[in-house]
Amino acid sequence: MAAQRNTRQRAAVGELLGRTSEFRTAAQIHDDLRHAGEDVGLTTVYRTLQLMVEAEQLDAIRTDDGETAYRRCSTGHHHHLVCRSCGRTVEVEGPAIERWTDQVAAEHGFSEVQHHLEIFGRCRSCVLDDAGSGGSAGLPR
Amino acid sequence: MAAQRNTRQRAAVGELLGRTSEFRTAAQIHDDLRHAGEDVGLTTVYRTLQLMVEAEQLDAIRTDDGETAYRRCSTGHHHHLVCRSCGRTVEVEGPAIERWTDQVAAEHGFSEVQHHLEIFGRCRSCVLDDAGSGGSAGLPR
DNA sequence: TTTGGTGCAAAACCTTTGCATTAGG
DNA sequence: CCTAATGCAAAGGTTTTGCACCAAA
Repeated sequence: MAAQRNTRQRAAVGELLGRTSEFRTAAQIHDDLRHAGEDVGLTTVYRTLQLMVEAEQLDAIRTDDGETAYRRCSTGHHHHLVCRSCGRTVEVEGPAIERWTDQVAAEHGFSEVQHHLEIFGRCRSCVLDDAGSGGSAGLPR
Repeated sequence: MAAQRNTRQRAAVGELLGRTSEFRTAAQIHDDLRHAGEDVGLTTVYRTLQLMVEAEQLDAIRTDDGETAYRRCSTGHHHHLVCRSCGRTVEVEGPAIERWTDQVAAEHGFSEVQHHLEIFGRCRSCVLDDAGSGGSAGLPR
């Protein structure tokens, strides 16, 4: 079976994402690496991110402006509560949800059940900030 | 101030989305209209959808494969239970989930809450069919 | 008549793919 | 060596934009 190789590029991407728990887009990661003196092709960034998502080392979400953002995923199953203004993310757990989805699926004869839940809203500070402007921070762009 | 005009195209898009509570992509809407004998340019579909989102008549979400899906603002919110083998979809409602997400969000100071939940599994018939093969129908692409 | 709306074609975007080249093991 | 991994350039898919024409009011 095919062995996976340790390359400078993969190490760089992995290390960068290991250092933060923020969502970053492929383009941002590519820039960050360049600024850090690590030259990694954008294509390689994309391919590395894909592998890491498949290996369940990263979570991926779609931002409102159509980019995919990646973040290292913390251990244990959880869901994301995301501020649609500033992108701030809170991880929430929901045993109730796990039970409910499994039960509903079983009722309909489904097995090998997985689910995906994201909650969007506006966090308190963004609501306050907007008291005097049509603010527009947005997820990482 | 600029007045807005009533056009055949906008009426068609509005009526189509008024009739269903499903999420539809711009391309799907464009197709639906064409099949219904209404000829509306894809560009116009996009522009109309944008206007309706701004007017808060539609909700927009990003699907995992990068398309934007639109749905008339939530009456009768429900979720999807999708078979990952054959793509069969069952709509399920979950007042419990609605309450839970709102509550969790509120606990963290989030408001204007929306959520997106999908449940994946394998339906009974696919499990049975696979008794003798490594089947692989895949989700509808 | 006035000017918002439409539709085509082209551009802009992000992401993926083909292929020759590099480099890890 | 062998072949996975890289990086460029080109292709892919969705959404947006420029512009001439059309039609609602």
